[in-house]
Amino acid sequence: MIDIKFPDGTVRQYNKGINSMEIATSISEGLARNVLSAKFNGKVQDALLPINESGEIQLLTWNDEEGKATMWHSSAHLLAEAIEQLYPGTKFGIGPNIENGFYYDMDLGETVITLDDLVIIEKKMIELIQQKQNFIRSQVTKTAALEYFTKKGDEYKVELITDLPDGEITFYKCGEFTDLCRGPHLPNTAQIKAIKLLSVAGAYWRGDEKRKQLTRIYGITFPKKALLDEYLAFLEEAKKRDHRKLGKELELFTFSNRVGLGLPLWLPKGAQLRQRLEDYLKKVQKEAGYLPVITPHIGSKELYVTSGHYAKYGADSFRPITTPNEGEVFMLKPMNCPHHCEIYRSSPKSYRDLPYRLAEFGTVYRYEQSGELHGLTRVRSFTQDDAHIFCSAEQVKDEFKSVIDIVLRIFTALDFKNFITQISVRDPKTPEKYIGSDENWEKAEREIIEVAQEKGLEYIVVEGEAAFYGPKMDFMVRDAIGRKWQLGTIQVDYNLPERFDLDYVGADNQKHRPVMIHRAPFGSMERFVAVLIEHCAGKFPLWLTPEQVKILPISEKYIDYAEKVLTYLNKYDIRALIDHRNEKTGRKIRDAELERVPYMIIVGEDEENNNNLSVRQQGGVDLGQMSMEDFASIISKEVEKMA
RNA sequence: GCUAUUGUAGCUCAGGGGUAGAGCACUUCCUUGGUAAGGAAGAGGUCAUGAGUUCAAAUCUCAUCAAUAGCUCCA
Repeated sequence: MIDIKFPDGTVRQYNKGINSMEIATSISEGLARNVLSAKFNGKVQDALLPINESGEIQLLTWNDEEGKATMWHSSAHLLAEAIEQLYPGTKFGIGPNIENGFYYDMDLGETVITLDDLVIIEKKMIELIQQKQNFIRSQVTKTAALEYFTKKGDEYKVELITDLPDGEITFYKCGEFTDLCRGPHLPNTAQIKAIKLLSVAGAYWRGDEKRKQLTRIYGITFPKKALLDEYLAFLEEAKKRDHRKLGKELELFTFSNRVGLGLPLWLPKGAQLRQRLEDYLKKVQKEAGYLPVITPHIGSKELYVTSGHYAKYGADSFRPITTPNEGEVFMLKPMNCPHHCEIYRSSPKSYRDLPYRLAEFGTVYRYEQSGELHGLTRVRSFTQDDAHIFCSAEQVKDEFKSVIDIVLRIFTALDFKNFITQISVRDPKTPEKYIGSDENWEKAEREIIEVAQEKGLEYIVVEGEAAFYGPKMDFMVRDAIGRKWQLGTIQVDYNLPERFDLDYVGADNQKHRPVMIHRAPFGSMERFVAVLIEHCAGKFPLWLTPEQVKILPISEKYIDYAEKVLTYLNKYDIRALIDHRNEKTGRKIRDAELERVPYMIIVGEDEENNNNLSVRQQGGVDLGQMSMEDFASIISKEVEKMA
């Protein structure tokens, strides 16, 4: 007998060799139906794997992330099985579960899969589900595994196996399809009740753009049909929040091919919104001791050779600009830091001048690959809310912390709750990608991690994501569809001060090298606004929204009174407009709702006689009649609240 | 940049080898209204661009450009 301990602390005895599914059955049939896999002594495994020793068990269902992962991983196998039947001879790459579903990469030769084909593949998968196939686990030697896939002609699997360490290799067989796989898997395909293949795309084998591009099919499955419907409805809702769609509808920004790819044009309403964000940050920065500076949009090529940007990105930049007579070479500014270094150098600095904080809303230009451009989140011309803090080594941590405070203050003000703090460090395997000494890098990486701990931030550390001149702390936020975007960034840099030979005179009357902190709380105004739009679905906070109030006269007879109300509100800096159109009130309300105007004021005979207003809040809340004074004070208070 | 899909009116989309369609938006007129679409009339498009096939191309073919999804990249 073995002792099995459950998460609630109870212990039950079972015969040696029992599996998790049987354990579940011993508790209840209902539980057994829902078990997808199990965690035994901390390791996720098949529900049908025999258990031969005492230990702790957790039965995994759809409500556990690992349970979902098991279903999706098995679904990937099911997809491959369907593909193998429909397209014999297909070679398979990898087919993992992902955050929302799964994909499988495969080489279909000349065959092209279209969206129509996905429906056919789905049908085949449903057919296979109905056959109630078991996932059968087996262990083979590496030699036997290589032999199997060599014979099958699947060079991708052969490559994967070759890279595995010597020893036993696990196979899973589902129907006629056998795959190399660590598992775990579902006991049976019948546990999958709903399937949706979402998209088909190309993906480089092993993520290497020099290697062959395989066909990738994305899909998702559920243990209940209703859950699939729910998910599809969620995707539909997310589409409505897409900043590209809302940006057009709310007239915030546009693009024109006559101007160029990835070069955003801010429309009046979008520009207003952006300027309010900028003004807010300017105020915060003024309080925090930043000094505003302004630098040109181009800079001598030599400047970027000095900074190292030219060696790193020169080939991928917009082509340099050359003056007609002298033949001098300039680059479009891809970064503000070299310019700010030159500002630092413009006069001798003493330790008394530090920290020296230079801030600029600096527009930069980067040649992003055409396939990367995406609305406002990835563009070729964007404005960083950039600043560079030059400080002594002793000041780094305090400065870094106060920058974190600014980032968090902004995120709080805009209600960004679900952000991820990511610390990006070097990839030790590719030292050639970075400039500067190991010693400087280690110091900078250590300091960032210490600061994060001292500030009590929850963070993840990702190797290989550092900038070429230093490690960084990024604040990532998800868009409507769940894609992650980097917004705020803070970077510690010991390298550029050396390259630009920056110094200051210390209290000891000796020259010292300052440390630089690059930071941008919004990151880029373009990307930040994009994510903000998706976060609030176009319903901006009152202090930011371009149009706060729409005045709706019941009929043309009350336009004069509406004008009087407008004049009053303007005195309080309330942004209001009158809907002069010859339309019924219901229509004016509908259009104001679609424009996401936070407050609608309705004025007609009653209001004119009482010298007051009827107020409707966005979304249909009727606040009733009130005086102009009261209304102005409600608005002013709500606006002040955020500061 | 790569793979796939898409490109028809300002917007959302239907159609499809033989005279270009709808709804919304727009203009004018009627209507003067009470919390999410009042009524009528009108105007608006070389069907992304270029070539090819054809008696005839918006429709079929190819190329180019652009958008979308994903991959790769992201100072």
